[in-house]
Amino acid sequence: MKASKGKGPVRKDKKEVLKPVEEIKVGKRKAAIEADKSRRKLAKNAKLGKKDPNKPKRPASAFFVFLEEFRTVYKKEHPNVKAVSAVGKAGGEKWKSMSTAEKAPYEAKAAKRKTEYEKLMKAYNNKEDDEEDDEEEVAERSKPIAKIVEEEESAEEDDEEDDDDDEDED
DNA sequence: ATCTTGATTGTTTTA
DNA sequence: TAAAACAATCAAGAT
Repeated sequence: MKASKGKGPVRKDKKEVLKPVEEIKVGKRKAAIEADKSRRKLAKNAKLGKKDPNKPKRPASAFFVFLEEFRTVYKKEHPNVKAVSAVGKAGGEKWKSMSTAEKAPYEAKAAKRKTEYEKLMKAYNNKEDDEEDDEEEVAERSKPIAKIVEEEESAEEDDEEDDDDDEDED
């Protein structure tokens, strides 16, 4: 897969000879790569029937709101415990030992989040309705994801990938 | 390098 | 209405 291109005499003078303009170019390349990764991921998620990033997540229940605070406390008293399951167990145990009065503030906050969630969902649904009218998008969605990825990869070649590849990882 | 797992309760969503 | 999915968390194992 790795097309070894200019591996001739020139090898490492890129960094020293880098001019400001080329730096910008490199930056663009890296940015483009990241953007492509994002697109690929989105395509993959779409293929898996995954969720849109715009879709609001379900509101945290009172127990989860409580957990948010409980986790920090638990981590302080148990700095060495790294398992999420431990916090879950301890949290659940304590939650059941709490009276309704003690849970009240968490439930209040949970109720507030729920309201916000409903609001977000409304906006989300409305936006979806708007986009639904676009025939192009409908066609785009019905077309196989693999094809979309293919197209994006082609575009990638068009914009860059004309010099050597030395995208340092570590 | 990215993705899944695990453990809990409450709410949302689905069949 | 009952059952299933999923909300946060994050280290660690799996792929």
